Amino acid sequence: MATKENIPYKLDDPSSYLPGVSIDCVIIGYDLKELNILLLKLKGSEHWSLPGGFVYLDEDMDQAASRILEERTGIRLPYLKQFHTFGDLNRRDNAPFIAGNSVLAKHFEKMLPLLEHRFISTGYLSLVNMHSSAPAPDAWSESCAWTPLDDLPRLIYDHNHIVEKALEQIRHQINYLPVGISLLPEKFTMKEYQVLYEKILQKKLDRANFQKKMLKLGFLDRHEKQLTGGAHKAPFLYAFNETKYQELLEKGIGYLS
Amino acid sequence: MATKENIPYKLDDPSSYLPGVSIDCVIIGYDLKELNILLLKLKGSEHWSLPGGFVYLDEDMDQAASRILEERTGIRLPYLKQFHTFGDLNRRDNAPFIAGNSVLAKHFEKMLPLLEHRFISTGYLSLVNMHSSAPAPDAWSESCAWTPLDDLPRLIYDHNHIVEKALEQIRHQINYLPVGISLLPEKFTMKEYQVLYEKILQKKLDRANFQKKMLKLGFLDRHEKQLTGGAHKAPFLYAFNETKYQELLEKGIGYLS
DNA sequence: ATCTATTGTGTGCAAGTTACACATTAATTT
DNA sequence: AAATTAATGTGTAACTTGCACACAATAGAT
Repeated sequence: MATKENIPYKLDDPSSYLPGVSIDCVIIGYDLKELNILLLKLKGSEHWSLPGGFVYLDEDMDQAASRILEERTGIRLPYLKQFHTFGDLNRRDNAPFIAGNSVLAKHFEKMLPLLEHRFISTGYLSLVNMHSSAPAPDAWSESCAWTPLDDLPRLIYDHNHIVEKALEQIRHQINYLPVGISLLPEKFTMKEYQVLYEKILQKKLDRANFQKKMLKLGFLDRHEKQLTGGAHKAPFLYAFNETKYQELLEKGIGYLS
Repeated sequence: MATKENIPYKLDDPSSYLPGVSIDCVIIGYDLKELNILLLKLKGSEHWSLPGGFVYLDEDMDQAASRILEERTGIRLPYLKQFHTFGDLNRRDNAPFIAGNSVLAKHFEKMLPLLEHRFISTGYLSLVNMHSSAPAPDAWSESCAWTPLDDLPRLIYDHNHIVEKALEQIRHQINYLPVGISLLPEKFTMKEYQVLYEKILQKKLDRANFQKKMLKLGFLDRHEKQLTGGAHKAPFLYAFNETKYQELLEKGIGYLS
C-alpha cells in the first residue's frame, strides 16, 4: 500500500494518481448533544469541504479512503464503508476555491491538472467517537473541525449532496451499522442511547419500549447508577458487550422504520 | 446527452472518454424457470463479460449506464440503479482477451490506451422481462445472450464478483425492488410468483402464507383461471395493479429476511 | 417529610409470523 | 361416469412483536 510515509514524493505529483477518480469521506461524530460531521476549510478560503483526495495508481480504493482521511485529518480509521459514487457532469460546478485563490493555488499548483479535469467521487462513510480522536488539518487546510449537521454550511462541489446521501444511508441501514458503539462513550444512560437514535431517525421513540427492546437484545451490560443527575430517580449506566453487539449487528438491531 | 447517434465519431476515440472510470451493467431476467443474466462474448474470444463501457466526458454516469447498455446489447432501459463501485487494484487481472486476440485487437486498437491503464468500475443493476426485449451484440461482440445464473461461466476481470455483489443487493433490497412486475409476464400464477421469490432469496417459503400476504397487500388483480395445467385444481391468474404496486414498493413489499 | 421529575417495569390490545389443517377442484385413471 | 390425484385457496391456533399507556421506585430539591 502506498502511504505518505513510504512514498512521500508522490504526494503532489499528479501522475502518481488515477485520473478521473476521487474519494470523499463522510465522518460522523456525536457529542451527546447533536450529530457532527468532520469538515476541512481550505487555506486562504472561506469554503468548507469534506476530507477527500485522489487514489494512487498502485492502491485499492478502500485503502485510499483510509489513507486520505488520515492524511487530511489525522484520524486513522481502518475501515470505511463505501456508500455511493457521484458521477454527475455538473458535480464540480460549485468550485469557488480554485479561481482567484493565490495562497491555495501555490500550494497545489502541481495538482491543478488533476483538479481541473472532470473527476467522479466515491463517498465513504464512518461513525466515530468525537472525543477519542483529535482532528488536525493538513498542509492545504486552515482548519479541520467538527460541525453540527443541523448547521451545515454550503460546501464545495456536490459535497452537500454527498452528506445527504450518507445520512440517508445511515438512516436506511441503521440496524446494520454500529451506531451505538461507535458514537457513544464507553458508559452511557439509556436516555442518551435513545436520543442518539432519535437524532438519526429524526423522530421521537417511545421511551419504555426502546428500553425494553434494547435490554432484551442482550448486548448491554448494566453498571452502577450515576448519581447527582437531578431531582429524580438516577439512571443506570450501560456499556456495550462488544462481542454480542457485533454478533447481533449482522442480523440487524433495533428500530426498523 | 451524448449518444452513438448524435456524436458517432466519438465511439472509438479514447480522448472522448473520462479515463479511469468504467461502468458495468448487471441485467437480470427470469424465464419462469431460473434467473438469467445478460452476457457478451467478445469477438474471436471464448471469454464472457458483463455489458460495460466508458463514460463520455460530457455525460452523467447514470446516463452513461443506459447508453452503454443500449449500445452493447440493444436493450433500452431508461433507469438503471447504481449499486457499488469496484476499485481494487487487481480487479483487471483476469484479462485473457487482450493479449493475443488479433481479431479483437484490430477492432478496438484505438481504445487500447483506455483499456491498458487501470480503471475502476461502477456496477449498475436492472431487472427486466427476458421475453420483451431481444438482445443483440454490438460490433465488438460475437454474441449477446441470457445465461442461467446457476451456470455462470468464468467472466473477465472481476465481473463474477460484480455479479455476486449485485445479487446480494437484490436479496437485501428485495422489498424495495420491483422484482415481481419486472421479472414476471403480465399474467402469472401465485406459484410462479412464489418460486421467483424463492429463487432470489434462495430459500423455501410457506405457500399458504405467501399467498395470503401478497393478496392482502392488494396490488394483485385476480383474473380467470388457467385450465389444463395438470390433474388438480386450476390456479387463478394474477396481474399487477401497477399504480398500487409502485405505491407500496416505496414502503417495502413482502418477505423481509 | 413532602414534592418533583425521571427511571424501570408491567399490562393490554392490535397486528404480524409461522406452522399446519382442511376443503376445493381440473384432469387423470379406472 | 365415478373414483383418484395433486395442487390450489382459505382457515385457524400458537406465538411473537409493536405500540400506547399505566404505575411504582427513587435521588435530589423544597
